[in-house]
Amino acid sequence: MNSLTVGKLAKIVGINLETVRYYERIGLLPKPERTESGYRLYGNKDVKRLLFIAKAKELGFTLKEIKELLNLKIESKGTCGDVKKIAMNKISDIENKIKDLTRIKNVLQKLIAHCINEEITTDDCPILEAIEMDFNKE
Amino acid sequence: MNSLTVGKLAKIVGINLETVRYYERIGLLPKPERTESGYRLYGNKDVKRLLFIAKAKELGFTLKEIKELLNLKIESKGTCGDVKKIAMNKISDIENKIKDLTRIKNVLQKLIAHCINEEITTDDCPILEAIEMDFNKE
DNA sequence: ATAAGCACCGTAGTATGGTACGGAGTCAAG
DNA sequence: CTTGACTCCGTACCATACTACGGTGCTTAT
Repeated sequence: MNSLTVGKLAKIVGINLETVRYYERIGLLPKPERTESGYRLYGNKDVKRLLFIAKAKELGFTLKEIKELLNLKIESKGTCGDVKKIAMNKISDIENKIKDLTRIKNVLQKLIAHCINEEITTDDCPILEAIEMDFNKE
Repeated sequence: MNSLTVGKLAKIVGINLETVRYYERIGLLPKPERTESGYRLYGNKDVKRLLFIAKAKELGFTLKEIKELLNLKIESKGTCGDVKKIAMNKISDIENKIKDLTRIKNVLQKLIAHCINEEITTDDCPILEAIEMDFNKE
């Protein structure tokens, strides 16, 4: 089950081997089993965890925030009530992100929609002001 | 109209004054007007631009990517067709981000939903495995 | 008219998130 | 039984995105 060396794990997930060690150092990855000779041994759980980390990073979460997200399921002291509170905060953060992304997306779509004549230079593309016009309405 | 000094601009937007200068250096903010004595003068457009930058950063865009987004409306060579292509790519990036965020949100909501007994310690909270279970489907 | 409070500039330092290096030990194939 | 690929570890270096510093000049309120 836990049969992946650090190099293989890194390759599967598509990250640098040194990054895996780095994540371990900062406590983002749990300390893995070791072989007799001291080699790290990883399993499926680690693959999933690293994939989660990669996604969450792309979404603008810092490693610290990702740690918090992951600790929501690992944290062993405190009650479900605590987890609930933290999770609810995370959810509202996420909802705000989705709202902002949607807004940017809408502006880009409007921009495309108005670029009907493909040969007009962008200088004359009237929608290029859309970002400013739209972005700050709630 | 353009009546803000760099310090006032920074205060309005809620960022460090040095950051404004930094953004100018890397070309993320246009070079502003100057007073006779060389003081920078900013206007409303700059406020909006900085607010956009701040949002986009939170959403996981790098400064380089933000520059690209902003250049979609500033770029003066190339056709609307080019803008369209770039914008469409950005839209699909954004859609992916929204998908991933939604997935994480769903997991968190499930986690909350199953935390009915507020006094059970998190060790026993059965949903704490949800992140792993859910995250990698589609 | 003078001192407090900004702004100017270049340069240096910091935090985060990696990435590389190098000398030594381990493993697996020929 | 050795050679090549992989691992170990600590440390050093890197890019990105700021943030601070410090000497000097401007501006404004008393």
